[in-house]
Amino acid sequence: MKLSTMGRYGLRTLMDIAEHQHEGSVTLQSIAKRQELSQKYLWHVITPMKNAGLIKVTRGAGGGYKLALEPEQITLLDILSAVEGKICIVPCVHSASSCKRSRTCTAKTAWETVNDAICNSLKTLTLGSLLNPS
Amino acid sequence: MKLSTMGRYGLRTLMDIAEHQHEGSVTLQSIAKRQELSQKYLWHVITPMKNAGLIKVTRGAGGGYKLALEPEQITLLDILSAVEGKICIVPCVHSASSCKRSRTCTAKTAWETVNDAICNSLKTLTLGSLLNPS
DNA sequence: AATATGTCTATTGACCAAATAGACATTTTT
DNA sequence: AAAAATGTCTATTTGGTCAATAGACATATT
Repeated sequence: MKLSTMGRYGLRTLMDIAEHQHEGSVTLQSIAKRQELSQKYLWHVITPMKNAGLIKVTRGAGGGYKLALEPEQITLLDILSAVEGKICIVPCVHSASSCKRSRTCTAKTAWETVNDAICNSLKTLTLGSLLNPS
Repeated sequence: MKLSTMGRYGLRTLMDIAEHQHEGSVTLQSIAKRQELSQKYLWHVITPMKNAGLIKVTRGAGGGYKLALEPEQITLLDILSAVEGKICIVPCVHSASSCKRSRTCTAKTAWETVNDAICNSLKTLTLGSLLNPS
């Protein structure tokens, strides 16, 4: 049960923006430099978070990124859903057709329970809480 | 964040054994047939669970598998740890050397928090509770 | 008008999970 | 004692998917 690099970089990117946006929009280039990622790849990470409404962007010279919400309002579930798609630890949870056994499979309902449990626990963790561990 | 097939098959296998062990040891062949898996592959799933002490085996003719514990005593964390290894959603959680940033990375401590949260939620789910959803 | 910024689609490459194969070991039954 | 049924183990192949790069384009500020 591994996160993809999208998920890993997604959180890092958001933390980076949160830490630097007080001085104005945060540039793709500056994030890439600090986080040691290529700008190209970083763009793939940022775009879905922008589309999900977690980040807002200002274009053109002097532009860059800022958080669209307060850090306390952004949950880890939001972040991971944005960059990795809906949390779905086994395919049958969100697509019954993925397995012909799904009609009768007792394991399926079990996975649904597990999936919900994980989502709930991701929902309790916010960017804000992760930035300032108590 | 996907489970591997090891994890998926692991739970199914354990549920299958739980449901059939009342009539005696459950044969590898019979599990494979019911679950539509090859015996060969199933063996790879079962072995780590046996090594983890979740399953006990009787060898020879008439032999087979039984649960080594009551279903209520087997947590999903036990199962997944057995077949997929320690729960570790990002490499740096259990191996600092996997990333040169780990000394100073603020995201790392965040991932540790997340990882713990997931483990705790897996710990509350037992084979027994999953077999008899309330 | 120039420059700095973000946007998008397509493609490559490498790795790892998934599955198979085949030879072997052990224990019960007759 | 021998046969049959069961589990045990190591090695190998294959295929899909993630990770990363490339290059051309669009937009807004100065």
